[in-house]
Amino acid sequence: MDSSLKIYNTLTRKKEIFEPLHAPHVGMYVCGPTVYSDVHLGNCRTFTTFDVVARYLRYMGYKVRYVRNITDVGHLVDDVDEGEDKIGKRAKLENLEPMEIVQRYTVGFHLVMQQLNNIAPSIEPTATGHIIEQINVIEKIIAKGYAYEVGGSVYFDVPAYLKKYNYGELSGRVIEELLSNTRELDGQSDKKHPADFALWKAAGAAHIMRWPSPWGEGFPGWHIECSAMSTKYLGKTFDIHGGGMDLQFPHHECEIAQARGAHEDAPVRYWMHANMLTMNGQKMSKSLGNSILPEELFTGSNPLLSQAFSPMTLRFAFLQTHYRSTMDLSNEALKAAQIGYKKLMNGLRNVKVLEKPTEFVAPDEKLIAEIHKICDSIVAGLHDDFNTAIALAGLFNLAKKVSQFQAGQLLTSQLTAETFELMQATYMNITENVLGLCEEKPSIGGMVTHLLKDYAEAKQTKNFEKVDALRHVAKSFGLVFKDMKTGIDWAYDEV
RNA sequence: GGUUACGUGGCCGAGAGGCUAGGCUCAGCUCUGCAAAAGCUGCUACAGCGGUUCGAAUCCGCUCGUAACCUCCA
Repeated sequence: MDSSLKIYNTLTRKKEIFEPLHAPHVGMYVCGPTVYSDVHLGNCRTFTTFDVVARYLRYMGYKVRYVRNITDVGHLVDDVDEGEDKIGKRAKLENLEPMEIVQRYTVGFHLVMQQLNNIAPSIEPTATGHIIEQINVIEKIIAKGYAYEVGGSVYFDVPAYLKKYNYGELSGRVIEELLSNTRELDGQSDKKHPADFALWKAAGAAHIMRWPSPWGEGFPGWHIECSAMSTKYLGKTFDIHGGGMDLQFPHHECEIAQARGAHEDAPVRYWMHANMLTMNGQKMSKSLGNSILPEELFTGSNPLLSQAFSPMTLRFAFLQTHYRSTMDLSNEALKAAQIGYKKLMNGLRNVKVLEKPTEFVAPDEKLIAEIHKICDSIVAGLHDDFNTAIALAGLFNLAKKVSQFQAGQLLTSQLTAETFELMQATYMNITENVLGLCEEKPSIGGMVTHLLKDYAEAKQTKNFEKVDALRHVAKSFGLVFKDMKTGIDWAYDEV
């Protein structure tokens, strides 16, 4: 197993060589969505990022347990003290049972993940399914003296924690600075200290989602579910924890505090944060109301878009930007991505049908070296903190070679068997298995062969009227014909 | 206000002290019944101003601009 994979660790602000705690096993936890409304594209970007991380680790030979939670309770709506959670609020608005909301948006979320070709996590635990585990963690934290109960709510005691640990180690915040900037909450809070955060909240009379606990009826705080579930499925310390950049503080900082408060050990070895997706230069988020839903993008039913863009086009667009950079979404960028994606798929089709020569008669050292260099650059890119942009650049370079082979501008017999296989395997494996980019097949399916045959015949007999008609038909299915010296084939229309 | 990032060619977007990223667009060429596809060629940049260095887009400082976090968010 190649151990030179480097991961940028938010904790140390450096790229570090990845060494799993219990190789060949890797434990990875990613903060999943809150299912009180549709996933938006920003969520999709983050989950796609970690999908590629999981895929690449598996490609490297690791056995990955990928845990991504579903938050179906607990995120407070406005002020901490309003004591109402998001799921509950939305339920009342729509006159639905909370779990009905949860169900609807969970199903919707899964559909989008499938459309984007994200592999389902190994375990997808829900917060409501782990109330007991959460209560257990809270009890441990109280027993260690890092939490206190007030009127049926339990708060994490940040000042007590600070005596032994560094609250702020992940986000780089210092507590003094935090305090001077914490907004006053109208003195309504039960908290002893403004930086303290809720582990358990007492439920008011009107609160729908509620569970019995040692402190009375209530519901878990925002951060505790991830601590409880990651510990349960991955252990007290595990390898990778991922999430959006916006979760770094306070969510992930709190997770560290909760874990250390409960069992002292640092919970995570490598913290990874995916950067934000912006729309018109602004973060796309539910609360700002400037988010485009995946479905709107796939159907083109959003005023900010001139047309529909397929799930794979979106995935390609995501991967063209490194995950730690912000990405500004625009109609133009998507259009460019669509063409690029189809070009990559045409290359994929070409490389799959490329026949391995029976003899390699005229090895061209320069060409062979070039192909090896490209393949190396792809792996090097992915090894360098999952740089999918570099990997894609390499794949395009490879695609160029492949079309030259296909069009007879270069001959595969100029290679060696090893190079030929490397080229083919690299293109296919990286594109499909690691980057998760697959063909979006045309709706005519098996008819393509017939169409192609007719076209070839018409060309042969110089029946140009028929040729043009067939071209027209193909175009209507998003395909074009290619006339090469070596033969006739079809390709995805890159429009 | 505090903190942290970022500012790359017509557009998107990698890289990060010397070595062509890549995609899209545009112009031209080869090929072609015409096209398309493919290939080739051209346009070739690092916000501004200083500094460090033999050498800076890359390091340092300042200025301007943008964003994120500090409050629910992926």
